[in-house]
Parts: sequence; C-alpha cells; structure tokens
Amino acid sequence: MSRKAPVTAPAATRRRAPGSDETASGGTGALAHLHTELADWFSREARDLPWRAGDRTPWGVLVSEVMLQQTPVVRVLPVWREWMERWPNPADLAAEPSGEAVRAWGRLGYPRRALRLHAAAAVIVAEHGGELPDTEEALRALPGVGSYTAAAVAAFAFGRRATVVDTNIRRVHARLLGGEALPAPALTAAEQRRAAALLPEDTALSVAWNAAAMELGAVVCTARSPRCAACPVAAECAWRAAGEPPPTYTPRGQAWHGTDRQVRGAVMAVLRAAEHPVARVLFEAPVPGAAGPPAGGAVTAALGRLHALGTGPDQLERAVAGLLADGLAVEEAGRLRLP
DNA sequence: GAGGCGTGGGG
DNA sequence: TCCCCAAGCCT
Repeated sequence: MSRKAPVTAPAATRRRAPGSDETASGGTGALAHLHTELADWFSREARDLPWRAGDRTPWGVLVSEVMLQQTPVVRVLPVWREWMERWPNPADLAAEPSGEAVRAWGRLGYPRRALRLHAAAAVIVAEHGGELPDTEEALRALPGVGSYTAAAVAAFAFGRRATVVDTNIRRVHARLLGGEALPAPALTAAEQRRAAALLPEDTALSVAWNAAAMELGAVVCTARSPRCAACPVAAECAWRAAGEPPPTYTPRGQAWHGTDRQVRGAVMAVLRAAEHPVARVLFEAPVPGAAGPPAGGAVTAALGRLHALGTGPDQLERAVAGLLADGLAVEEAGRLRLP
C-alpha cells in the first residue's frame, strides 16, 4: 500500500477539503470526481439493453452475463431474448435436457457455457428454491460462475456493493490510472486491489461505478481505437497525459486453423442442426455412394463444412472424444447426438 | 498458471 | 485477406 495515489488527475483539479481523504469513501477528492463524472455519463449514455431494464430478473441478468463471456453484445441480444421467452425461470430450463440449452445456444461460441448454465439452473432449483442466491459467495459456487460473473450478478441484479473486474474495467483502469495502453495479459492481484480501492463506499454509487466503467470500456475506451473525444474523463486520463504510449507487449492470438477447437465447432454445428442422432461414420468423411443425405439440408451442409476442413481421422477422433468427455455430445449405437 | 475452449464482425 | 478480439471459466 505504499504506492502513490492511484488517481493522477491534473493538480489543478485536486481540491481537498479539510479533513477529506483520497480513499473510496467519497468526499471531494479527485476519486470522488471520477465517480460522479462516470456515473453521470452512464446515466446519460448507457445503451438500452434488455438485461438492464426495470423489469429485469436476476435469472435474466445471470443468463446475460454468461452469454456475454467472450461474446459481443450484438450477437447475444437475439439469443438472450429467445432464452428469456422460453425459459423465464431457472426451473424452466432445468426441466429440459441439457442438449436443448446447447441447441438454443446457437452460434454464440463456447457451448460449454450453455451446459454450465443448465447445470446452474439445476443447482438453483435444488439448493436455492428456484431463486438466484444474492451473495457473491453463493453465486460463485454455481457452475460457470467465476469471480467476475458472481460480482456482476451481485451488483447488477441485486444492487450489492461488489468489486467487478472484467476486461473492460481492467482496460479503463490501466489507461485512466495506470497510464498504460493495455492491462497485463492476465489479471493480477495488484489490479484487483486497485479495483477494490476505487470502488465507492456508497452502495448505489458503487453499482453505477461498476456499470459505468464497463460501459466506458465497451463503447469508448475500446481496445483497438479508443474514442477519446467522447470520453467524459479524458482530461483525467493518465495514458493520454503520458502521450498515449503503445502497449508494452504484443498479445498472442489464439491458434485456430487446424486446431481441435475448429473441428469441435464443426462437429457441434452438425449436432445442433440434426434433429436425430447422426451416424458417427458420417463425420469421418463424405460417403461417395451413400443412398442419400442422412437428414435435412442443414445437416448435410454442416457435414460438408466439417469435411471441408480435411481433418484427419485421428484428430476427428480426438475432437469427438473431447466433446463426449465434456458432455456436449452423447454416443449411442454408433450415433452422435446432443445430450 | 498456462492452455484449452467457438464464433463472427471489424480494422 | 488476415488478425485481433468480445461482460471468462475451468483444469
């Protein structure tokens, strides 16, 4: 805790009333200024998202948070609406086979999230009477709910004071306070401490602060080309003050072409398209003299996309084994289907 | 702690 | 075109 004050606002804006401090407890310091600036900006500019609406439910917030893990808002929106219409409560989802969740997940990516959401619904029904628990600790115990999602649901669904740290907030803090272009590749303890120290003491303000920092990172303080002209706190930004230095490291892109992940995705696309189990041999390679397509055109097309990858039999075997192990697929009598 | 895990849009 | 990356989680 011997680091310099995290807020590096221009000296002219530092006005410390007698007896005030520079902690997150509020007051008239530079940090309190940031709190109000961002909260005001959020109240004016926040996107009108359904999981933020007045009629939102904790379940809807949880579903949105899980869907938004590594998936952009624009792609989540239609799927989230379908889920809420079909499964307005955890019990509604828990009553269906997990494969239905996977199918309804569509192409959001990382389908294990759908499986975990289904499992979370079952836990909510079995252990919490069908209602979302309202503490970070209990939320954190749900499948697929990590520290970020637990804090986000606690804050945005239940109005609790929680330290929310996602990639947007990390980037905003790194620039605004750290003077760096990007946060570290992985979340550090120092970042978590900084985020906790920045959180307003006032509960309502803390919720607004979390939401505002996330929103700022999502629509203004973006990773690629930040729109600093639209930033309400650009004047206090340490990164700008430092002359916008470039990142000190080059992010490593994820391999994709030729990976198991690519094959898994293509196999899952077949299973989602299929209303009936699909013979495993059909995944291996095109069947030249086959009597006909195994099912509708969508399945044939998905199989064609899988075959176009030119995957070797060993890798396909490995990919399918992985899907079976993850519970994303079930094999019976030589045929594959969703669970 | 590093790596695995989908998908599609935008620079 | 290619490459990054988008409200992470789990092992």
